[in-house]
Amino acid sequence: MPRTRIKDILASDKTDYTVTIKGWVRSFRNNQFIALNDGSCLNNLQAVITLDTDEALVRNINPGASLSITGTVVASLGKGQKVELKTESIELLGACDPEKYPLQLKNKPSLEYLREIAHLRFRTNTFGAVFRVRHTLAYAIHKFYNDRGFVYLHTPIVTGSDAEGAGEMFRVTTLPFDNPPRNEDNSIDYKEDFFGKSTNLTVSGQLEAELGAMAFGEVYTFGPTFRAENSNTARHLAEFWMIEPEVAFNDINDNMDLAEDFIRYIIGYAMEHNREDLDFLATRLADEDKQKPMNERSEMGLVEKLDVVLNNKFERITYTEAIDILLQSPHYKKKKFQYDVSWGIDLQSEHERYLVEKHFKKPVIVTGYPKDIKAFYMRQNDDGKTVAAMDILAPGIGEIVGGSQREERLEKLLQRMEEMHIPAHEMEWYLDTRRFGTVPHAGFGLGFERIVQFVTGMGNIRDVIPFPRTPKNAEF
RNA sequence: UCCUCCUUAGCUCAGUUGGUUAGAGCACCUGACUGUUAAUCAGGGGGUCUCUGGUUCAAGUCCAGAAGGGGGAGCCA
Repeated sequence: MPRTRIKDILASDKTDYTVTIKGWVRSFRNNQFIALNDGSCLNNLQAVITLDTDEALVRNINPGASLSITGTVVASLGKGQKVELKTESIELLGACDPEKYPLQLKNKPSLEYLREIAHLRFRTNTFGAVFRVRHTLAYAIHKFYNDRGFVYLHTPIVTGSDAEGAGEMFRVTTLPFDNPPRNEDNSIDYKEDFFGKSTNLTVSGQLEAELGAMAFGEVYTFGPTFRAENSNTARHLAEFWMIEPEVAFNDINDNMDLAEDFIRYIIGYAMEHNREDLDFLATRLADEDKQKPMNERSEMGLVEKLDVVLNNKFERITYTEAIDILLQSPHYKKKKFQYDVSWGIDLQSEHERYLVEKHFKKPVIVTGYPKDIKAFYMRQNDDGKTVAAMDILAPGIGEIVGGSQREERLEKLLQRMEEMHIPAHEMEWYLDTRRFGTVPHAGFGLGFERIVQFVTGMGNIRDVIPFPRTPKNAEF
């Protein structure tokens, strides 16, 4: 008999039909009631076993054991669930030693501990919900761009370009590290390496995506990205996933509209398709909040926060306005900022948090940053001081999107590369887009795990990726 | 990488000015229990106090170093 997913059984009021369910035992109460979960949804289906069930089998019905149960779906005799399964036959698929199994329903393992047992943490309510939401967001991303005619472009993971300037890179090589071939000046001879040159893992697909945009009009990338920064924070990973749309003929305002529509769409999609999981995560977060002192508690619940994002335009301000707001703030006047504020500084975390969490209380898009604190490819504004950059700052997360209108004018781009010591001769393939039919264009990068954090309310980015890679940690 | 806090039973934690045999709740084991909902009740077992070195008559407790983790910062998405 084919397997029926528990989600489908629970979603329907239908009764008096026979099904086979397969899953893992969450709890076994009163030698009679099995709570079975198959991962299709948050909730378990209660299977009621009969008195004549084989004793040896009953002894093996422990949390974590896998079972195949065939029976009749009936209206529940007990309270707490609409339907339950009246068991006709049970097959033990895989036993689970209760003495060694770390997940017992009554235990409350910490998120940090669960991270160490990544092979089992999917079986918890919290991580089940997080990773179902993560999947939905990933699907919604593809759907959003597909529906708008974007081409999904696979940019390389191994890259020979080391001028992207987005951070420290992981080296990719097959050379023996203890005795690599050397040039006469003792430098390493990469001509002997696998690719015949020095190669790294990508830190961004943007430059390659720009090439695609110059032919398809609109493209996006969605793939793994690697940064070898020694960052030990709740919002950095060494391996993370990034979405980078790039659109020909778009200016910075089109870019902001796209980013805002995009974020709103995928959040709305998750709200529509994972409401049960999000409600659970909201409750989890509210419970966690109760442990905190009053002044550290969040002002609104998770679902409420997502509703605010869905129903309100993001605040759009220029960098210059942001600096003014900070300078005028009571916070600044009371000298509560650790870092001083003046035009030209890079906004510090505390400044971004103030703008987003205290002043506007919703996502904020900041544009027009000083050119000296931004990347070489960003389009120079007419004032000669700023570039058409945009960062989207989200409450609790910080920077969730970084993007810009790109400098499409070859002369201006070359001049900026020279000022910033970017070797133009290594990037002719990129500069050619500005030589052969250049057009205004714009794009941005959205950190996938950061949006998953925002939607699920998880405080640590390591808890929204199945197998986190961070400095000193590459388990599994 | 910097600042700061932490590491004690399978899990979550307590452990006083250094002092005899290191505790609790849950989990686990044994038994009871056929309408439970984190099931409940009775009984039982379980420890390299993260590691290395030091001070001391005596170290879970004090000192130094290492590893791992939390919170904050920098870098960024």
